Amino acid sequence: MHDCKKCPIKSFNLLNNLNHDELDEVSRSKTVIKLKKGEQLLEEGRAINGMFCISKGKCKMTKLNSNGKEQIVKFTKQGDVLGHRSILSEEPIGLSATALEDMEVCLIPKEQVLNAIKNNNRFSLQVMKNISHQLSEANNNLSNMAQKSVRERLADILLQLEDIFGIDMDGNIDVQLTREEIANTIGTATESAIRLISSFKKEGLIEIRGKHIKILKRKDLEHLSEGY
Amino acid sequence: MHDCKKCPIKSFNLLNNLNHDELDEVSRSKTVIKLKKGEQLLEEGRAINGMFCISKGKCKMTKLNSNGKEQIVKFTKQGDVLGHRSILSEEPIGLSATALEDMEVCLIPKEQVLNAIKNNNRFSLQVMKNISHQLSEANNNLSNMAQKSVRERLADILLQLEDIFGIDMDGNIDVQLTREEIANTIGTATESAIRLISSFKKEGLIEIRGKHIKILKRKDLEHLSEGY
DNA sequence: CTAAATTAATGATAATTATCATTTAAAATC
DNA sequence: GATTTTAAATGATAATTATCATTAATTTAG
Repeated sequence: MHDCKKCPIKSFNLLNNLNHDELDEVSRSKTVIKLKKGEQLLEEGRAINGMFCISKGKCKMTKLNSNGKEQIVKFTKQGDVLGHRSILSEEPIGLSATALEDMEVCLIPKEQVLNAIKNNNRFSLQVMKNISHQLSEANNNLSNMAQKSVRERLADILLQLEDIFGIDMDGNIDVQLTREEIANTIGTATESAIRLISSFKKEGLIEIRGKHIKILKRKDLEHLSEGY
Repeated sequence: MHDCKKCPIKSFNLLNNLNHDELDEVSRSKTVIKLKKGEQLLEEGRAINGMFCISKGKCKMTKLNSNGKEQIVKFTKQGDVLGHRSILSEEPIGLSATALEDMEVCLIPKEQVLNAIKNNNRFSLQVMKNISHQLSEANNNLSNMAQKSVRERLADILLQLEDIFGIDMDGNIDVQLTREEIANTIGTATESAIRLISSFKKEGLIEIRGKHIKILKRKDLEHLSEGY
């Protein structure tokens, strides 16, 4: 069993605000879960018995629409926590979570989290801050989705993906998505996404090798995403 | 100066969880603000020095897009609180708030709110619940915006508006929006919104008298909003 | 009450995006 | 390494949505 006090991940997130004893408690009670690429960690609508902390890997958070299409609402990665919203609002989880690559995740039991929220003010404030920030991001995304064209949204999501996942040694955005997943993020048909990606490539904005995408002209993409 | 302990509004919201002394404190420190229809209560990007509690009136929460268009992100009304998210995340407010009719709003100073969060566990949990719920709603809206056609989104928003504001004596949705505001909610051009509203009317789904809209066939609208 | 201003409605047309069919390429499986 | 499966690309076409211009109706202000 890993000792949470020594976990390098915690310094990046919420759990950083737990004290020595609380971390010990979490260490004792947590479960480590391993997932292979494509496996599902959470399923929309299910109840949840704890908070998840991603120690390794990347993840897409999705929602199934009434027409059966998958909408990617958010991407998460190492250091992010999942499920605290649901614990707090006592609602079932709103989003499914599927591994985009092999993952390692710690499950911290609900009681532990709620205790910490009750007893540790700093932690509790940090949780609020976290959710508040997510809310503000969600509103931004909503507005972009509503007002921008598909082309603008594609430019926007490529920039966002680079911001979230960074770049690998070759300068590519450090996450590999299918064209369908990109389409499901910006809310368009797969074919439309493919055509637009090709057109970005022709215009020299990006470089493509299979699923590897490299942003060449960031400024231009930024302008494009704002409708210039 | 009104006594918050006697305010009928508080029973509907967060403030219900404050105790006697805390409410006294809030009563003493709060400011009452009156707004005429069309006046702005909050402006996106500004810092904020308190939490607002709506005691009367309706409000649209908007975001200015990079192309200068207004996106309506949310509607609020009597009993809703605004600005707590911003206080918590220590970010400027993300949305502007504009009165849709004459309003009365109480401003509770930031320190009061933060104190209550620190000292009153029930209140603090309720705040988290509230924001969590808003986050889950925002994700739903994002998904709808991304995946639904404009026609489906119009059906959806009419249903939502009835849910939020209820109906008046004549059975009309109890809020009056311009066609432009409806368009700015579903993310489409004003002309498109007008055409679709007319077409809903022709199909007998709704009844229209100026800005008064009455839902005639709720079930049909529900199906429509889900793409049938 | 009337003039001015704003909002709503409608037509014509262009642009964007979706859908269906087919081909090509890449990845996974045996 | 060949075969099957899945993903990507492309063409043709239809459907949806936006834009621009104009007129009608409603609201606001004097």
